[in-house]
Amino acid sequence: MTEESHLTRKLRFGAALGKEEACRLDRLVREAVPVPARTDLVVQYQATEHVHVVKSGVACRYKMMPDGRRAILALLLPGDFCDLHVAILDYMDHSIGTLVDCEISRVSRNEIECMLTHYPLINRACWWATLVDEAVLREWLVNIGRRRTDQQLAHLFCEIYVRLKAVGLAGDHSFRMPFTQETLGDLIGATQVHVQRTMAQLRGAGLITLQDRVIAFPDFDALAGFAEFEPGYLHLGGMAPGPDGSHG
Amino acid sequence: MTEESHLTRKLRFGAALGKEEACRLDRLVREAVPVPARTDLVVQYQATEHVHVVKSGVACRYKMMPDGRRAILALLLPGDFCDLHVAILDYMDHSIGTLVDCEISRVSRNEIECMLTHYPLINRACWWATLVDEAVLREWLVNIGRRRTDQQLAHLFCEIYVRLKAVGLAGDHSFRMPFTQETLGDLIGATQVHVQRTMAQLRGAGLITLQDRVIAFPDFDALAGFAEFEPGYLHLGGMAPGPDGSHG
DNA sequence: CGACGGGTTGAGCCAGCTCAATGGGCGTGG
DNA sequence: CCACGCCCATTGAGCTGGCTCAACCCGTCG
Repeated sequence: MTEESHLTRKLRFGAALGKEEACRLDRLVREAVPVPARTDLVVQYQATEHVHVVKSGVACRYKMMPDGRRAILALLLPGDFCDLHVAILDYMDHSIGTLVDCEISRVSRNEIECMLTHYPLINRACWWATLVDEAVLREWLVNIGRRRTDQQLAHLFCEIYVRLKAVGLAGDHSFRMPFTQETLGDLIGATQVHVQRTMAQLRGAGLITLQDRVIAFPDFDALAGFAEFEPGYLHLGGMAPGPDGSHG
Repeated sequence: MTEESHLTRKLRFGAALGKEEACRLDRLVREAVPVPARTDLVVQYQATEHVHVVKSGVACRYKMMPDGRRAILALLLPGDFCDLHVAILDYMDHSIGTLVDCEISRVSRNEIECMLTHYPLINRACWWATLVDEAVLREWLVNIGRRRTDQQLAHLFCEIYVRLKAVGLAGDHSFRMPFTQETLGDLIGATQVHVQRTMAQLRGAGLITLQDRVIAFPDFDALAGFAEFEPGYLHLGGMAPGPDGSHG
């Protein structure tokens, strides 16, 4: 028997899945088609027949600005649903595309519906995943809107690391980060030139190193502290500090 | 019989509610307690006993930054749930507070659970509402991260107008906007001083007028065009243009 | 070996910030 | 009725993070 799918590993954080549920989920992503980098899976305003799951690689939600800039609104890592619940909204309000070469599982909406009604725990886990997506969006809104570029990048790296770690795809203090500087810019809303300078600064400060597309950090806590990264919003278990904050 | 609640009016966009469902929802918000401005309803990382619904006034989701700045992550207008599905996430990853004097309905989690299991249409409508919240978050991410301050403010006003209109609380080309410039700053991530200058500029350009806390605009389309506002993301019906956008 | 897709570096500019002071409406107390 | 204080809006002056434009470099691949 092969190892558990990234999808199942992720959804385990959202509900106490049994052997049967895990099997059902693993089966969902057994088959996957290769999709080259920079390919759209779903185009804004189009209704979709299928539900997509990332099996390997990285995809993203994005919107194009009138002036041609691309705003990346979410990263879709292995084990992430791309468009699970759009049926409720009638149409997508954004597009989804691959950032690097991917393997994508396409599942018919029927099969999903069937699974969600027959397995309440899977249903719950899927809604959990949707709510976590929303929580991530809130933290991105903070990140993009309130932090300096160097912090934004550091925060992004912390998040990717923790998320990859949760599905077993990160190294000890490192992970593969196959994005171009331009993509990083689209992620945080900065220009490629400024990303370059800021990355150089982070490297100079000893917070990260970069070699062969692998990003590593000697001291995760230092990086997290610098980025004001608090993983509670990822809801991956055991990460919530005590109550805090208020109007003041 | 009194008029339909804002809650019901909003959720009608998410599912074809019948008379029975509407009654059930209206009953949910029959009772409400007054809550003064700048009061926390829910504090980050705390588990909550009750579900909150805004009956009148305006509340917000927010997070405090380490340096004391407040990042407002969502506006909660009359008819909006504040914390409907947190039970699935165990704890809140942000706080919720009133921006102005409000009336808030507090409903026990039990009653909500009961309603959601007995009325599938209400259940669907509630999930529709959370998915719309997520869509709004994505658009805010674009707004905060990619647009100039003048566009950000204009976009915010367009959104508030359309959302208030949907629940019957906006005027013809105007709505009550009881926020201070500092609150506007916390909404878009700008300083109060810069909000002031930008508002003056919008007024100077004839895009908006402001009198007695009422914001008005002679030409909504002009304002929307200036802000690049496209209401499709609000999923309030009949607002989606044809398919568009792709990787270049 | 030339083209191309990235990364690196330099120079000048501007939107939005900080600091700071002023003004006006309004409630409260004398 | 006035004086005071408070909250909020307004205005000015200088600073800077991040942008634009423009080279140049380097590894890879046909």
